[in-house]
Amino acid sequence: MQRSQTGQSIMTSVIPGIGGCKSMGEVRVRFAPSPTGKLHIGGVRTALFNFLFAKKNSGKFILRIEDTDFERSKDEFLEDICNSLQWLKLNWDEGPDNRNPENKNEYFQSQRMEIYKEHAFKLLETGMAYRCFCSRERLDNLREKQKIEKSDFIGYDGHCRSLSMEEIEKNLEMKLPYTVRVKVPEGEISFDDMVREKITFPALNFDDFIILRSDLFPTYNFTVVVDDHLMNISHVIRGEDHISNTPKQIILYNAFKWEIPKFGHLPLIFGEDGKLLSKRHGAVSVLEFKEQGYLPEAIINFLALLGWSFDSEREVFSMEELIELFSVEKISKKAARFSYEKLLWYNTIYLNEKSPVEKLHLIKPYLLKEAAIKDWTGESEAKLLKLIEVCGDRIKKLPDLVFYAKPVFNEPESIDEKGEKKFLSSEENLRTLFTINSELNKINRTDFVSGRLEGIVRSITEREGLNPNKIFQAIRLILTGGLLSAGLFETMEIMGKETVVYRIEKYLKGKGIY
RNA sequence: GUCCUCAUCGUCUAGGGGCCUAGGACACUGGCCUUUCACGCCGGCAACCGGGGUUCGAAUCCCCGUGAGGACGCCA
Repeated sequence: MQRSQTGQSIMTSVIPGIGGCKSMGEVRVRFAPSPTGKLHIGGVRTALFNFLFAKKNSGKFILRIEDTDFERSKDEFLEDICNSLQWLKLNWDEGPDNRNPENKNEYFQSQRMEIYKEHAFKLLETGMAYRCFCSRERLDNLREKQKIEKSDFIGYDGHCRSLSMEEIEKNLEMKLPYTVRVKVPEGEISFDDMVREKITFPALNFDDFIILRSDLFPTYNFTVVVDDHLMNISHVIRGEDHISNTPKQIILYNAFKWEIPKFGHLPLIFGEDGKLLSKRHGAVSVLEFKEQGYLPEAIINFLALLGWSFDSEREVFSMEELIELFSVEKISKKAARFSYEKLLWYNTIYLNEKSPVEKLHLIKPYLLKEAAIKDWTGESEAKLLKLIEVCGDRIKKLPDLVFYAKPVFNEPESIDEKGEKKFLSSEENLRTLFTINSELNKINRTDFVSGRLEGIVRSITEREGLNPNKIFQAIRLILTGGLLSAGLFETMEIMGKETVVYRIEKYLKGKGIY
């Protein structure tokens, strides 16, 4: 059987729908995470750029799960990855069916082991690869020796490359374990990177690396090449950390005489301290950001502009606009630092685009969780909608409303000490509050609106010759316990007459007034 | 150690020989507005890693340093 026929038959039998013909010019890209951890923000950026590139070029975005590390791969991580991508609306055209995660399909590498083995043996047949019977001890010693000698070359010395047929037969008969290594040809290897320029590696850099381990499971660089070819991947867009894997993969493409896809290597994302982004930088997994109250639109926009730019002016883009305007040429070469502040800024922008009803819907889980509201009724919902409007830009993240909602629905547990000292310590102020509260009490509860309230409070304080600002703060303290709130009179209106009058009265009574 | 990549305000970036006394955004900051906070408006601070070339002219091109990151596994 000839190589091309083999490829063909595997392709059609294993990936129905893709077919054998590599339609010229069709863009097919893939995102290939391994489910050994939650999807983190760096991965999302890679996925996003692949997605944008695919959509921009009317191509396909493929999700492939690299779950060959059986020890560390977990279904919960698979689920996390799928959920994260879907939450961000980075939907894949081909890939796992996550409504049915039990039923793993051909987009899982774990389901493709036979294919890899078959292809490795194909290379064995064509003489592009060979069996290596070297023991681990020998390899360890070799590497050790090379290090001590400060050799420029560290790697396999090709010991088994020229084993005779007889020796191989003999070893096989003795059931000696073996690995399969590619024969790496002489000569430097270079490729044109879509993001960078031409990248060239000197020949010295490569040893005959292993493609099949002694347990006959394939290695990473091998599976990637086989899959990318079989899945007709046209452009490989991935992190910069894969640059040095690329020549190895090119060696394999050449060994198979396969067409080499285009490669593009994205700069990495660092934490705010300039170190590679990791758990200790706070939130890194997508769903953590979701929990903290960030919007998917904000994350997408922020990530898109981290390492890519349109021009020097615009930096707010919807997904549709990103797809339309995306271009590989404008991808930066430089690793960028993640900025929670900038993300927050984007979040504010996208949050403000939402209607109060939409916001309330998104914020509801936080309100319930934080126990800010005991009974969720139509009345409380109406209050919350008003509060959302009144709070405006103060809500930068979803849970921020909790802070403003709490005092509306709950009596403050304590009062800010400094504030109390400053605004509520004088007898004069307390007496004025008493007068104000009596007036407030005379208002019909249906007339308890902010304009009316402000008029009353202002006229009384002015009549008493007091600074209205101080009285405003005093009222704010009694009602909310702190010095931060949305507009005072709007807040009072939302609280309603009973609550306001009751809290002021209670406070004054505590101070011996009434 | 070898190889690869990268290098403009604190951060994200614009810039591809003269338009640059380097532009925008976030952050910070002064002022205005204002019942607090936030928003908004006006203003400010702040950068071409160093050294050599090439050129009439360099942030932009070349070389050498330096720094940062990555890769060198029977991990992915």
